[in-house]
Amino acid sequence: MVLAKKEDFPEKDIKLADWCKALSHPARITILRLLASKNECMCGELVLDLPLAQSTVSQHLKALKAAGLIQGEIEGMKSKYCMNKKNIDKFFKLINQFNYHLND
Amino acid sequence: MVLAKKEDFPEKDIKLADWCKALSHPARITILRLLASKNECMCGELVLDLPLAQSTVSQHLKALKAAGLIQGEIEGMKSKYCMNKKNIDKFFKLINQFNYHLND
DNA sequence: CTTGACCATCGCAAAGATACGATATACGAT
DNA sequence: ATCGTATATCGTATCTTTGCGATGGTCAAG
Repeated sequence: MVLAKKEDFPEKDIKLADWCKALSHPARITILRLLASKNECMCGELVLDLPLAQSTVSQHLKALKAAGLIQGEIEGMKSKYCMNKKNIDKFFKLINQFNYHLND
Repeated sequence: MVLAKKEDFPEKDIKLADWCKALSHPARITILRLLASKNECMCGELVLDLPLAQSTVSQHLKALKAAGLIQGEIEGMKSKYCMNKKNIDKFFKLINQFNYHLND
């Protein structure tokens, strides 16, 4: 079976790779920046600040949410998104631990 | 033109996204760990330590090299790979700067 | 109850990533 | 010169990502 190989690696490395993948597109990095600067944000605002169609932005939001880096709640007609600080912290902790490993 | 959209983002975010993409597969994370632990390493050793075919490992090495995270030199019949510490440092500096941004 | 605004999801197309075996290259040893 | 070892690259199959427009659902306002 092709592509089952990722699972043959340590859990921790898979998790780190997953988070890195979530950040592997400039749109998603920009989205995180925007969410940070506005604290929380509706999808429509993000669309205005990105050179992408609404459906595409929605997809990127879904990816970030699946990775656990952001949270979204539907509030009335609008959807509010915000950072998932707990997981973002975990990510940076993990990546700095990785850095430490590389230099030891 | 589909997929020209990445270029519509700030240079710095594109660079960060590229480096994250280089780390978005557990095999490549493992390769960096191995290179760090052995300081420098021939391709064959890496193949022994990874659950992947030789050609696949070679491809992952190529990706890491293209991203500038490792260096490789052909020494006689063998290829020696090592970390590109300068760029790895740049990466961690950039990502921690990003973290700082998110929390400010 | 219709309309408009907002958003997620579907369906599609193009491109990229991942994996492997087979092949080509380069060199040391015989 | 031939052989064996070490690697890179090619060709190919499959899966994933990225992007868009179109569609559908949900609520507020009229």
